[in-house]
Amino acid sequence: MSSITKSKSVTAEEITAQLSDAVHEHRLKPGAKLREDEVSDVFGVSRTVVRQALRAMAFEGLLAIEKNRGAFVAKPTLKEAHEVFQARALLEPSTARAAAERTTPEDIALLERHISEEHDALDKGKPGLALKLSGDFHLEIARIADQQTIEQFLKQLVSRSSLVIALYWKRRNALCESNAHHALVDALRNHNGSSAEDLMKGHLLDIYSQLDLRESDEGSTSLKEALRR
Amino acid sequence: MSSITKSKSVTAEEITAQLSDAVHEHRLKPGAKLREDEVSDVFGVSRTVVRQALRAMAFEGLLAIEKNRGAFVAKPTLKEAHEVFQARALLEPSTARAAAERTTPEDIALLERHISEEHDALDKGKPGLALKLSGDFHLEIARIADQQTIEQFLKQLVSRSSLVIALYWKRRNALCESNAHHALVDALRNHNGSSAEDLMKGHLLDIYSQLDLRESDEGSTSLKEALRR
DNA sequence: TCCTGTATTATTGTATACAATTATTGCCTA
DNA sequence: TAGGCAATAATTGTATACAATAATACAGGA
Repeated sequence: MSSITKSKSVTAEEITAQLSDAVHEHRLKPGAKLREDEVSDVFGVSRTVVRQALRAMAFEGLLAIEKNRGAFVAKPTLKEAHEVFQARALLEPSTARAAAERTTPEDIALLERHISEEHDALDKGKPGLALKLSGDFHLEIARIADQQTIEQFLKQLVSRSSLVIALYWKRRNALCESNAHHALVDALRNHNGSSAEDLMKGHLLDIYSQLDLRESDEGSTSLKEALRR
Repeated sequence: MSSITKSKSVTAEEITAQLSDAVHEHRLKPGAKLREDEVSDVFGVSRTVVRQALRAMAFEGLLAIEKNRGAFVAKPTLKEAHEVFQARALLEPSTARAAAERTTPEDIALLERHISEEHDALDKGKPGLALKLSGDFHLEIARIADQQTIEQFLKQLVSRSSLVIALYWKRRNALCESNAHHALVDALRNHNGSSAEDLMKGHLLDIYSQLDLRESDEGSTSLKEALRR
């Protein structure tokens, strides 16, 4: 929670945004607990508004709130991990196709700026930031498609993907996916919908295949935690 | 809010459920305001827990919370109405296909019970209840498919569909869709995935075509409300 | 030492008081 | 009478106090 800034009157939305960024960038890791008065101290507001923020994040699947125990950064199970990418496979390719018909030069500029920021982040040794930007890239495509409902779902799916990647990514220093994003931008620029759809499908499969989603003992659940439920 | 029962200690989830039912059954109509202390009086809890419930409903798209003004039953725009059914068209057919591979005799029994309850509700002149049951039928299929993530999204989409139907349904007394549901159950019983997929696709298109989604003055917004924004 | 039950502490859940904002009413004036 | 302004009321937003629950520490006995 280093780069969190406090100011005079912080809204619940700002807290949600800053904490969400921290989760996306893996500064807050799956399983981490967020105590209410700790967060309220950091942001200088009462627990009331902190609870709003935490509940909002729970709705997005970023946190799991356990009654009388508190809010924890979510730890998606293997099943949830599969489900997230199955849902993305249903939503994103056709959304990319729709986006291709509507992409403007300004959109292209924005997407390319996005990609270069992503590269910068990787160069500067900030893989968490790069991952967050990579997720935003996907959301940007839903925005271009002018599909707010799908964009909203996708926001949740991208959030959960970030947690899935934190838990199940095979090798830490993969140079991954920038090529796929470049190719997608090309397809969008040329208003080539079916190409965009195919590229997106392949891109998602590519990410999916880089995850280690074999059966295991469900991550690092401690004995104590296992016995609790 | 007639059939709402109060008991000694009501949780936010119960309030959410009861209010959601009221919205689904169109006892609470789009645009209706839910004042916090009114709801807290009805359920016998403090505003704190009521606000939890209202915010949860806002996340599902059932309510729109306007800052310093309160919570109102949502009024989906035409664009949102289109988006809801586009999203359903992406998610539900393939989910029905997946469900067909996993449907058990118990599932069939449950679904048939569902359909008969739906008929009962129609016979007894409770079209709102019938509509709610009809939505639950679709959720049940996602449950059978064992896709919790998609089920969660679908829950939101079905909720919003209920609002869309309240606002844009063409003729009030359509005898509608029970045949489609019967056909779907048959396909599921026979584990016929592609049939289930096709039937679902057609069923959604059928509902969609019975909506009056042409451009208009956005429904029955009052003059006062129209001037406010 | 290890287990168990109990006392203590820490943390979340709920209610309530107060502040800030918006809606309403009534009055005054043109 | 209509419009605007001010005062009042109604409603939501936030902070805080207290209650309920869970986690921890500790003591006693096998």
